[in-house]
Amino acid sequence: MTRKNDSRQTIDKITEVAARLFAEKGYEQTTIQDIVNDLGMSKGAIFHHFDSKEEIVEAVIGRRRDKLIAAAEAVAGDMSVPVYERLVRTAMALHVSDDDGLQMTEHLHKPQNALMHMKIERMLFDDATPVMAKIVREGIEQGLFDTPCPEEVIGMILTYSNSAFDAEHTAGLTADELSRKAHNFIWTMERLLGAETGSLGGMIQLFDGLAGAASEQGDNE
Amino acid sequence: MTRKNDSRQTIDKITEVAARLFAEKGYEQTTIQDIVNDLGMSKGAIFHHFDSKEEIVEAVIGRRRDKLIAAAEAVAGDMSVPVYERLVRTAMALHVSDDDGLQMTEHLHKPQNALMHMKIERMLFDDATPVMAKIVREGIEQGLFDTPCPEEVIGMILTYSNSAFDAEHTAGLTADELSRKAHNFIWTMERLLGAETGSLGGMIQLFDGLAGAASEQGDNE
DNA sequence: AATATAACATACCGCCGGTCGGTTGTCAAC
DNA sequence: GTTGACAACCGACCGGCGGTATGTTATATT
Repeated sequence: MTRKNDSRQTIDKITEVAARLFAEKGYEQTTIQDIVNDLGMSKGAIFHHFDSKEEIVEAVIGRRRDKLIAAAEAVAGDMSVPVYERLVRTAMALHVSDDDGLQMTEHLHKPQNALMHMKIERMLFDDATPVMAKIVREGIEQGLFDTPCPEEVIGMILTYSNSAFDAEHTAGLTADELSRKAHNFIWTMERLLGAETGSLGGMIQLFDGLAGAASEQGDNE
Repeated sequence: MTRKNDSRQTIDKITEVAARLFAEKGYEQTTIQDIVNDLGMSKGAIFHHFDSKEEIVEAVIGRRRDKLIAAAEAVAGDMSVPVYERLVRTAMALHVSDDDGLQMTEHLHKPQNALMHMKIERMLFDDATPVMAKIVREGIEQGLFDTPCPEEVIGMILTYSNSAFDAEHTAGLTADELSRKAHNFIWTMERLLGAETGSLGGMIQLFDGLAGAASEQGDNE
């Protein structure tokens, strides 16, 4: 194989541009031609490296998964941080890791991005659950948590937070309602984990960030 | 306006055919031409009654929502049935109500149907939560349940069961693993609701049906 | 220097969602 | 009962999409 490095770099470049455009306009709304224009390359070049448009989005999501999981594992593995805080920080690392990841998260729940949303949700569910379940097991050993099924508990927490706190569901809520919902969610988490009431209070900061991002998004449009 | 009844009937007919085809092949894979062929009508006729393909899927899902919610409300409102069993039956009514609804549910989690999946999930979350939360409130009054936030609890249960027990996640599991997962889920539900351990044991039949449907689906392909 | 082949370019294809002008059938007015 | 208006319906057509076929160019191998 000749010029293997060129191939790698090109694939990376295509993936980067596609990731940005998908994040900006959504998957369906982004055409191959859009990528071509932005890339300064030909359509043939793209389809030389990828067999289909869906394969491109697969690469984009795979790359995002790797980043998110790596960030989450880094946080989750830092044993110097207490379990409570570590769980919160790991969850935060999963939801917003980098700059353009944030933008993608903003647009993710729009109906146009259903496919990306589904793929990322599944990826989070499958890959992030073990990372967080491990922390829960630690918590159980330390007597902080008590549950016979950490995976299911974490799965519930991840899927619910992903559905209930997306842009469309939080849009119509007042700050008070959102805050109440967040507190209820945390209370529910504590019961799920078998933790003491109030022990996960630090998690509220997760939703402060969310509310801030939501209002900023509103300002832009 | 002339022939208003004709319009209604035609719209119904288009919606029915579209629902069947979407269920069989998925939304993206079904072309307007497919609907035309199956319908024995012209493309122009369809776009006379609907402005876009997405408006058709909206009608299909709206109709499905009405059926599901009506069925769920009928079950939920039958006060002669004890709360435990009523909760279980209502949940069942939401997941498989009618014949072609079952087929739709089977294909719903395939990547091609992301949009329909997302719309139905949101519809379930928004419209079914109040129906089930009402039963939970009854249970609280009767001293069977104990939670300060029935909506959040039900929301968690609905979203998790929708994600965790879909075709793709249950496909790779053995019957034992699936059973273990189902029992863990029920245990988790009991804790969420503040119910006694074992009180929701009847819910296990929900997953028997699911496992049966999954294996039947496997036989067909 | 010749060859093979990866990397890229360009013209093109089939098909899709959606449009447009026209025809038909029905109801209301007179 | 003729006429006008308008909803219902038809089917040829369109722009643009994802994807392909057929190159051309550049580089590593021999």
